[in-house]
Amino acid sequence: MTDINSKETPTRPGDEPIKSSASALPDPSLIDLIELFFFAYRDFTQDPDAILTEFGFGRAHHRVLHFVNRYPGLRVADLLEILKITKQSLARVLKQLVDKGIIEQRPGKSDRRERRLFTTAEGQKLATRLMEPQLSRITQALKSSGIESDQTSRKFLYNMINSSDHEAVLELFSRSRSKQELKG
Amino acid sequence: MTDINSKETPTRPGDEPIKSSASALPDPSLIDLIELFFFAYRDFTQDPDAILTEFGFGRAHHRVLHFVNRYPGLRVADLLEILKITKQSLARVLKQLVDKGIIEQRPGKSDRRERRLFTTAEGQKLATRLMEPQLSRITQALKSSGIESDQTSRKFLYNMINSSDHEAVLELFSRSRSKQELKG
DNA sequence: AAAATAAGTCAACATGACTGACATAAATAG
DNA sequence: CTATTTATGTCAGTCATGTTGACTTATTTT
Repeated sequence: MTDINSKETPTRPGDEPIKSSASALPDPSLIDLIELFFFAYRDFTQDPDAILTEFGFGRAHHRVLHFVNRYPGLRVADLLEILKITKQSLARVLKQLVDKGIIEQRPGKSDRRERRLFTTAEGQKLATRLMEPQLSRITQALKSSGIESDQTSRKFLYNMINSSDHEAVLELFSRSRSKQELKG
Repeated sequence: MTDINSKETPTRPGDEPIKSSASALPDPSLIDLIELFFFAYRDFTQDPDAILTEFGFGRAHHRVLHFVNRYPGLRVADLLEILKITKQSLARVLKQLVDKGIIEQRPGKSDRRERRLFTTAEGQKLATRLMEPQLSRITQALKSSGIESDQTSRKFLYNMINSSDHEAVLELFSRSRSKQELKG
């Protein structure tokens, strides 16, 4: 790959980087990271967006579908926490997904107020199809970025998340591994 | 930090990971990365969003302001390429930024059709303020993610970008280093 | 002089957020 | 067992930000 890491301003060994004394001027290479993050996310969403258009869905539908497919039995309240949007905002896209037979709702077994969410067979198919280009992109990016990239980039992204949400993220991930699918 | 990299399914040395034969089932830890990327971006944008509200601006204004501030003398066409939005969409937010004295336009010196974009003093102040929380977040994330994180995460993000845009990104970054500010 | 380019503008529309208020059913607490 | 809380749904209105399509103006290039 092309080397974008041209921080090779030659330094004598043991030297601290010379800060322009009065500075507080941000490191340009850190600002690059802001922009890289923007560009990466911009392109990351673009392949699924194209597919969604075929189905008359948008990015909001994708997010709901993805999380419901990955974490079957999710409650509406869980989804609101994950997506950090309002109930009214979620309601619209969720209704459309249910109406088109992508997602189905079942009352909670122990608490019948809850609506546990599940993907239908069709929903699983679509979710998988939407995941494909994103997984390819990630796989390719990890391959091109060196062997340590997986662990390191994973940690980096994790640490970019509000630490107040770290616990919730870990809990969520652990849920994807447990095969008890919290059914009904 | 909490270890989210629990890929320690013990393997005998030299072993390939055992794929469930018929599979093509995606690696769960790769799917985690999809979600980490979503969560990270969700939180990454949240601090500036709060500040922008004070000014009656939105995320779209932020993007324009950021790039104009970082790359003074940018043309409208450049901005359209960077943001990948339509001219009409840009026009609205750009007009508001100009009206509020955040950005100013000067006709190009050699081509007077062009409108070169620059931040005003006030614009620079706001751009800096919006950058601050994002830089803190990135700095903290890099620190928490190990010494190799900077180079590696930078490469990872770069490789998440469409390769067709790699050249443009590199060119852009080189522009931020050249002190000839392409004035008017 | 004609064509291409950079930018701006008008109009209509879609998506996905938001706030605020209120409704229903079911679970839990006093 | 009644009262309250909780989980969810819904109506109504608004805003921000994106889209398409058509057209104008100024300027440069051919």
